Amino acid sequence: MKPVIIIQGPTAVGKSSLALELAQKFSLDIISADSRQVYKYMDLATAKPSKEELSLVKHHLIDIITPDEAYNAGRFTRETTKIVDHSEIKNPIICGGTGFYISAFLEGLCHIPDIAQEIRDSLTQDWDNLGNEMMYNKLKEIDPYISQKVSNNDKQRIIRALEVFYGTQKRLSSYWEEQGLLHPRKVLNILLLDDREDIYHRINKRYDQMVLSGLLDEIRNLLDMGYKVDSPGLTAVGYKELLPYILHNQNLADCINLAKQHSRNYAKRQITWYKRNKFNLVFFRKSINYSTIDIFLKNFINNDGKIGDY
RNA sequence: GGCGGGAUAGCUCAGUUGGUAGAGCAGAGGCCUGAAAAGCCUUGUGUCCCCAGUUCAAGUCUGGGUCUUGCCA
Repeated sequence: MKPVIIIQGPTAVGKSSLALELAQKFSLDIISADSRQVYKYMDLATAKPSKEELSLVKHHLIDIITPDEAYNAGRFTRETTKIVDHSEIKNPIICGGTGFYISAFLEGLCHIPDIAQEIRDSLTQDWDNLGNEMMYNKLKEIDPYISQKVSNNDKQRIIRALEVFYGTQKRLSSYWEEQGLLHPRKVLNILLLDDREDIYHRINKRYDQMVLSGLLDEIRNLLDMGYKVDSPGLTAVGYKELLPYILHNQNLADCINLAKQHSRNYAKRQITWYKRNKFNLVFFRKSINYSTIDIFLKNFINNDGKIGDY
């Protein structure tokens, strides 16, 4: 198990540029842990690194699928494991804001076979027709343990538990029980934070900049290429909010404000998520100590992942 | 100028036949085992525009005023 450097943090905190700098200095690859940067043709509002930046350092898991394709934590885990353990370049930097993906990679997911999309589609239909109570009661019968852990209104998790059962004839909870311990991987897990107001401010400013840089044309282009408004890619924050303007001529300023608001909500959820995780280094953006990071990184790389005394 | 809507939580609005108010969104906090930029949970004391009146009791009725908005001139 190869040691791995990880950089996490809420959106617009400056993860990518830190990763780029370190990757260049120590000649490392970067693996993007971002559920939206995987999509081709979606560059601006996913805050994807620029062409120039991408040419400076080898990036993985960016531009790997089209916007009509779904991506998920299982795929990320498989693909990242493959890259990390087979890459010739040692100790890649995993950098991104999708904390669930990184946790899944580090802690492992239970081994559930892929479930046919039709099962989920039909359960989603049932949900819309029968209502949440009926579906929740179904789950209570099938998998009481999961039903206790899930709100009776949590459409996604109820459907997931049901689709696992209908697709594999086995309860989701029994997959959970089977889940073995993963060999712990050595990590240098870095969290980059900032004051809430500063993050919010940067999100707002950055989105205005994205719009000025041609975000509307990027979205129009996606539609011209035939991607539907409900394509997995287009449900991304920053895209879905502008659709009403492009398609139905709704007020642009309102759409922009909503996009900013949703980005702020997202950042808040990320910050909450990080509270559950353990990190080796936590930095505030404004007081980031590059020499400390350098020392940690150098030691981490030279000692094959052992974080000793400094 | 005439006629008619509005005026209630930061914002958009509900408030049944009068019994001192409640949703969504925002904000805040939290959850998260293959949709995670997703999904979900918790959290609402506010001169109910102002003044006077009717009433045991008015956001709710009456009169006057202020502001706002639509239509007609």
